[in-house]
Amino acid sequence: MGKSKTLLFTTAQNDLADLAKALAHPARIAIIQYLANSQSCINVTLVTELGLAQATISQHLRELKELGLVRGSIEGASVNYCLDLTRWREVQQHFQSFFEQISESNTNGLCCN
Amino acid sequence: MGKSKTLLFTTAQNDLADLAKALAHPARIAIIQYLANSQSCINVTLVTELGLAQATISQHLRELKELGLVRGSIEGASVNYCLDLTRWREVQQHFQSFFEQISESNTNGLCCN
DNA sequence: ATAGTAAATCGCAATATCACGATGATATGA
DNA sequence: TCATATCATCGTGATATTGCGATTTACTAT
Repeated sequence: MGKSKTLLFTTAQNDLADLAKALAHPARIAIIQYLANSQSCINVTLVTELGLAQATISQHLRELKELGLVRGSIEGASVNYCLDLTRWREVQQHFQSFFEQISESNTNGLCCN
Repeated sequence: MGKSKTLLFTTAQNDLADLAKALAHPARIAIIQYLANSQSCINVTLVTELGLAQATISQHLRELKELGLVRGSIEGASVNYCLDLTRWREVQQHFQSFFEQISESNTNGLCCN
């Protein structure tokens, strides 16, 4: 990407951007939704569910794990993945305060009609 | 990227991913916040505010405009940008229902301890 | 007209992302 | 032990993103 100039921005801005990046791919959205809906924490049934290669799913899971959104625990030969709900509440909070900042915007139709 | 396989996913999943992508860069977060906080709709004062080149800002603004998050109206030689608050309420709704889906998750600590 | 300012666009270089086959590590069951 | 199954990681090709200088377009003021 030609080096995103993270130094120009605040930590909060970079953090939110990183979280958004994690959600910036339909496969990751789908993985998260699948984990949210499945009773048991699911491993790579995701491969057959989503129609992507095992290596690809694994890579997406790693990104989600790196941000703490998903955890995995070894269960014999396989790995059980699940959402870290505590972390997700945090994340939701981040987004929420961002959105609030916008809705409290004083751009009251004063411009751009 | 090697062609993201959008066809495998639902429209809702792709849409949310696209919105997230728009927020997946600190410069765009900063632009949005600046627009939210400024009284008048601001043009590329953003260049001096953010410390990025004019071409770069213009490109980020275009991405935001393409998703309808930001509008610009020509004002003589310059352009006034502002947030489309109606659109933003929509966007917030998208994210909110995604987060609700997660918090209603039945992953009640049954796994991954 | 001419010069100056504001912004969009083009084209490039650097880097990041996505998808996947292949390989390797580990664990299970015969 | 040996075959099989589940994952993670590496390496690679294809594509996308960032950032910017240079150019172009449009308007303003002199």
